[in-house]
Amino acid sequence: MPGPALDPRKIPRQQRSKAMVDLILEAATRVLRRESLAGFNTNRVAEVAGISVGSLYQYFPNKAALVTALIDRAQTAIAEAIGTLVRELDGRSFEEALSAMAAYSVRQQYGDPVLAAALDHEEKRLPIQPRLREAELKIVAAVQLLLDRHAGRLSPALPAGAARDCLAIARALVEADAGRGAAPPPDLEARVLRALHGYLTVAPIGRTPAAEATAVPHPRRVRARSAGAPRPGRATQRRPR
Amino acid sequence: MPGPALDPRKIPRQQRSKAMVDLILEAATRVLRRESLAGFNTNRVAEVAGISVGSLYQYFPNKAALVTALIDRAQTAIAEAIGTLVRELDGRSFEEALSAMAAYSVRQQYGDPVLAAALDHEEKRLPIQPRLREAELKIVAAVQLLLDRHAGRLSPALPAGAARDCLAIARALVEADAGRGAAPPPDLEARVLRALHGYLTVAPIGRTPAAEATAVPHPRRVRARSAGAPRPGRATQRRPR
DNA sequence: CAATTATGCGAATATTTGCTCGTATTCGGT
DNA sequence: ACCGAATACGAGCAAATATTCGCATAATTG
Repeated sequence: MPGPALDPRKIPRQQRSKAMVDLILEAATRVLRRESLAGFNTNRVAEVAGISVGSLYQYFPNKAALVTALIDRAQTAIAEAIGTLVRELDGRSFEEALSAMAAYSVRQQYGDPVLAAALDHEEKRLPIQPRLREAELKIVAAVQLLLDRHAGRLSPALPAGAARDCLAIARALVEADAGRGAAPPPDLEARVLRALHGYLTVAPIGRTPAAEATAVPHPRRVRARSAGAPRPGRATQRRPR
Repeated sequence: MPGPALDPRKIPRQQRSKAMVDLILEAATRVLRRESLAGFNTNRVAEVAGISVGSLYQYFPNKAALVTALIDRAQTAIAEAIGTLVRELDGRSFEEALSAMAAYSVRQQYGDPVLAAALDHEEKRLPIQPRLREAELKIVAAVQLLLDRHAGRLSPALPAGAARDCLAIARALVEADAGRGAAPPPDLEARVLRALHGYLTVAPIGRTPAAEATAVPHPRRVRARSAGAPRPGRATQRRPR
C-alpha cells in the first residue's frame, strides 16, 4: 500500500502555473501563520490565494501534499540559512560560533512561532518524505562541520549524533518558551548557549576512569539499585514531562 | 467568558457509571495509541469502549474534556512517578541521581511514543487548564528538589528555570530517537545524561575571561539555597517538557 | 486562424465528525 | 412489585471540509 500520492497530478509547464504554485504556497503560509492548524483547509487557502480550490488540487493532489510542500520549503530555507551561517562563522572562536547558533535558534523560532509550531507538528504526523530527510541531513551536516572545526574544544568522547542532539536541544529550549509571549525571555539565549556548551564540552560521567570527579578512591557507597532502573513496575508508562 | 465547560454534565454516582468513565478513558488511550490523533474521534472511542456515544457525552461534555482528562491522568501519573523517584534518590550521588533521571526519561517515552506525542500536542493546542498547570508544577518542583539537593555540584550561575530546561532537554533528546524504532539506541541514555550533566555543571561562557576568578576563591560554598524549598522565585512557571 | 492542449474555475458532492435527543434499560429504595 | 431517578443507547442532525468534475478561458501549435 503505497499510500496516497503526493506528487502533483499536473506538473506546471507554463509560466502562469509556476506562479500559481508559489501563490498557493504563499497563501498557505499566511493562513497557517494566522490561524494555526485550526482553520487551515484547502478552501480557505484557495480563497486567501485568490484562486479556486480546483486550481489548488491541480498541483497538490491532496491536503497532505500541500503541507508537505510547505514543510519542505521551510526546511530547505533553514538548511540554507544554517549553511550560510556556518560558513560565515569560519575563523570565529568556538564561543562566538556557539553564541551565533544559539542566537539563530531563538531568532528562527520566534520569527514565526505559530507557523514553526504548526509545521513542526505536521512533520511528525506525516509519513516521512525522503525530501525532508534530505534537508534535515543538510542541516545536521552543517552543524557537524561547525563541530569538526572546533574539535579541539569539544569533549573527546563526543557521541556520534552530537550535531543532531545539539539541534534537538536548542529547538526544545526555544520552543518551550515560545508560543506564549511574542518576545523571548532575556535569558533564553544564554540558556541555550549553556546547554549546547555543556553538552559539547563536559566530560561524560559514567565510565571515565581517569576523571577526577568519579575516580576519587570511592569506598563504594550505595549500591543497592543499579543507577538507571529506578522502578521496576509500570512498563506501560505514560509520557514523561 | 468562561469558555466551554470541561466538567462532566453528570457526576457518576452509581458504580456502573464510575466504571464507565474508566472504560472510556481506557478506550480513548487505546485509540490514541493506535491511530494517533488522526482517527481519534468520540464515535470511535465509544465504539472501542463498547459503549454508546451518548454515554460518553454523559460524562464528558465535549471532546476537549475527554482529551483534557486523558492528559490530566497522564500528567498526574508522571508527577507521582518523578516525585517518588526523586524521593528514593535521596542520599545517592549526583551522578547516580542524574543517571536515574535520564533512565526514567528514556523508559517513559519509549513506553508509548505515539500516545506521548499525541497527548503532548493536544496539550499545546488546548486552553491551559489549571489542573494541568498544577501537575506540571509538581514535576518541575520535584526536579528542582533534586537540583537543590546537589546544589554544591551545580554551576553557581544556574538559571532560574533550570529544572524546566532539564525536563525539556531530556524529553527532546528521547523524543528525537523515539517514534521510529521500538527500542532505544544503546547510547541514548548516555547522551541524555551528558546533556543534563553539561547543562547543570558547565561554567557559562560569555564573560569568563578569568574563569578561575569566579569559582576558586570562594570561601563559602553554595549554601544559599536550602535543600528542600524549590526556589522562591518563579511561582508562575511554564510547563516543563 | 483553427485545432489542440494546458490551465483555471467553483458549484456540487462526498466524507468526516462533534454532538443531540427521544427512547429504552437498569438501579436503588420502599 | 413498583416507582422515580439515573444511566445507557444509537440513529441522525448539522457544520466543517476534502475532493471532484464538467465547463470556460487562455496559451501553444501547426
